[in-house]
Amino acid sequence: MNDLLLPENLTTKRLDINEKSCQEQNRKILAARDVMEILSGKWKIQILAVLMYKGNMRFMDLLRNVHGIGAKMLSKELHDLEINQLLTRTVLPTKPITVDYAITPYGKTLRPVINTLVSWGLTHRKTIMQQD
Amino acid sequence: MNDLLLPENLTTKRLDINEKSCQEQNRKILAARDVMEILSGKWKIQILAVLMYKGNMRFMDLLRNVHGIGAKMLSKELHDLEINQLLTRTVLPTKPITVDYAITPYGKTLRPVINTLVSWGLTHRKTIMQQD
DNA sequence: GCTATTAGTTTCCTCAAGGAAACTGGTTTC
DNA sequence: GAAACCAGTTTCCTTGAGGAAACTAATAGC
Repeated sequence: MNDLLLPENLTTKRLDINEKSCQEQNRKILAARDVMEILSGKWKIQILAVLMYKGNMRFMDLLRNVHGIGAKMLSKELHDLEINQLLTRTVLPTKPITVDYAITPYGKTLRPVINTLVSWGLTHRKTIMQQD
Repeated sequence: MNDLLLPENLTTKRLDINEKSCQEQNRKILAARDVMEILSGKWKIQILAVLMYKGNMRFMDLLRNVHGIGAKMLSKELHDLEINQLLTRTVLPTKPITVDYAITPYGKTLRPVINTLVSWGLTHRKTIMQQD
């Protein structure tokens, strides 16, 4: 019938020789996007780092320890992190009510991530300082 | 003269017993902030991951490989990354001009950071999928 | 001369991030 | 009953992140 069909189909597109490894790369790139969706922004990593390095804290403690953050932002970010099951919010029956924020076991799996981030950051500071 | 001055000064503030470790914690928290300033946002990590996992690329290649990004954003993000010395921009004297983007040796020190991020992201996907 | 490709830039737009300050509501202390 | 502390919420505002589409400029092939 139509013998022109075949050659044209074969020449238009170059086949991906290494499709399997390409899929794996794409999965990694997607994973990178996922993490940044959860951790991106000015405050989340800082809040996690404070809780991770200084231990559980109440709302007012966090407000004082996460330098520069305001009550509204803190409230919102804590909520986000709670939804992503990275920390828990526990209301304590104290005289003036207090709320304890703590990193969950799942949140603690972020420790290596934060640590790698932090150690790169510490080196980066030095690198930049030396140049200027 | 005024013997009321001393007692009041001594009782107002509690001293920080462990000031040295506290300073170190604060340095870490600052470092975390630094890194996020450089890598935060929707695209930077994705661009770095693409270049890291797929190798050098030209502008148009990146436009096709970083899914969803537009020319303006790509241009701006590449510029930012170049300023932070994480990648280089090389104009090649080809017929229609091409520009090669490559991760610098310094940018390559981000590899462990990206890898940790990615491996947490991959696990996170599984964790979330299982629940819903 | 028309179209295509590369590497952007420019313009105009929207929506979300983030911030300051005032306010709520309950409790304790003086 | 006034002041203070905790844990927020609400309101109003500004800035910046990000996006779509059109445009520039150079070159090559048809």
